[in-house]
Amino acid sequence: MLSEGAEELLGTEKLFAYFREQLLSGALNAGDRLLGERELALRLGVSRPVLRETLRSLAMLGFLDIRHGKGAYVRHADVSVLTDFFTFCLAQQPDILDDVMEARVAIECQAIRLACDRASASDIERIGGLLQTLRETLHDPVAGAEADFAFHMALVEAGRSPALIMLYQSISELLRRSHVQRRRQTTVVPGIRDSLFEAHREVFLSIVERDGDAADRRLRDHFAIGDELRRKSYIAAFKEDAAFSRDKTI
Amino acid sequence: MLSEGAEELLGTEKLFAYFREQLLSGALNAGDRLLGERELALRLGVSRPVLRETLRSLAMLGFLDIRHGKGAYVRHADVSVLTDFFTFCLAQQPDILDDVMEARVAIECQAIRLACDRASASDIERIGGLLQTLRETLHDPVAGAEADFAFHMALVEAGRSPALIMLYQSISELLRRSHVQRRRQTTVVPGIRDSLFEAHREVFLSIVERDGDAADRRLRDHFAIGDELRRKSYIAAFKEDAAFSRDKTI
DNA sequence: GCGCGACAAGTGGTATGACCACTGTAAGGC
DNA sequence: GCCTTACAGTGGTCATACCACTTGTCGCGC
Repeated sequence: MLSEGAEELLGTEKLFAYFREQLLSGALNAGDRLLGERELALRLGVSRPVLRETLRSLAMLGFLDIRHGKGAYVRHADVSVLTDFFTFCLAQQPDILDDVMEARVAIECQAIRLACDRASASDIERIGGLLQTLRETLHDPVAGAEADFAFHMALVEAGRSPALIMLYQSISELLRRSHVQRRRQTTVVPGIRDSLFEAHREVFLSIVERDGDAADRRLRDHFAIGDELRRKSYIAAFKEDAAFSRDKTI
Repeated sequence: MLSEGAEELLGTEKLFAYFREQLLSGALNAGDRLLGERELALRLGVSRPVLRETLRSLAMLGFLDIRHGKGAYVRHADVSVLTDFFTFCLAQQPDILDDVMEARVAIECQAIRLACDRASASDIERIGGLLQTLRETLHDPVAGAEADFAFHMALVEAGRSPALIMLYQSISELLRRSHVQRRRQTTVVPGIRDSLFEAHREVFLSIVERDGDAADRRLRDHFAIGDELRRKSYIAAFKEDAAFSRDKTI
């Protein structure tokens, strides 16, 4: 039940700045319930529509949870809005995917270094289990991609850096998609499956040995090989498409 | 002059989903001008306040540029909203700064590897110039911190990865603050200044030699030393505070 | 007395119409 | 011909009324 004082405010911009200040200063904390829209608008000296525009915007950014019939509650912003944001950005700039991959390498290689210092026994056990799952699903594009993704996610989480985890999650949707897509292309190539598992296994062993430099290097090599494969797949796909696309314009 | 069809829509949620779809599908492109609020509300079958709530939210996310008296224009979302977002997140979780530092290491080390491949002659020249500036401002906490920040920013930009640049910018505000704060503590320590410059110089040389591994290693060492100094500064600051804080409770 | 259902109060959600403020342009006066 | 002014279009704000959902309570029936 908060938000009062600070009269003499006009306009949605200033209203937004007001809430920004309230949040930054700690006057509003997660879990607090705001006054009703009518009374809040009255106290802040604005009309209800203007207040609502601000509240909706804050809700869209994830800082408010507005529930019909109950009220508006302050909450910690989670990463989902970042996921949405990146999805939008991707749509506006489709060639961003290679870039995101580079960011992914950055995050994961740093996280794995941290993981070599910080990973608990249960972290390592968990990663080992996911490695096993990965081995068992090598034949299945969808399940294999999921296992691959889960393995790498577990690596990052073992680094125990909330910031890195947050960044990784924010691009996770894009990664997930590309994982599936990539796996569809690579599973058919003979010999790839074994080397793919072997690469993950080596990365895992580096963590077990708590050798950050080696883990970084092996992970980086793994990605480099993946990029190379992907590049070849693109070329192959393009050659196939060239034959197919004679009748259907794209 | 876009946005028509798609009748039978109700509610701000669906309205938002509608615009989301329009943006993702490419029906709305950067630079397009939306219809007036009145007509647009009419065509979409919603009231003007509801439409406005959605438009304001989109504007807050950076996907619309609404100008009084002119209209609403679609635009590419830039990174500024991410900066704001992280600022809010930081306020809700103040102890995140060390984490952000770890993310910073991740981004920069990856970027410098890319920079060793991709940096143009002018990139290197620019970084060299900033290195010179850094040398000349070692004595000044504020200008020195600015130069330090500019140097590292230039490194990341030389990597020519939009995604990494974006992530780096999104945490740049936090970095900038901590740069100033850190420099205030380290400039007074004798001997630090020379080694600080020397570390930056070595990193720069690695780029000139286009040796990604070396650049990564040296940059990582630089950060590790910085962390160590920061840690010592904390301890020293804490000891001072202990004397001060006898009368004022914190 | 206990339980279930209907009503009522409070809340967010939506709609309407009006008016204000800003912008660009076209018509009018000099 | 140029400057000034008026107007039309646009976003910005406001007040009011009503709808929909949630919750708690009161009262009826068992």
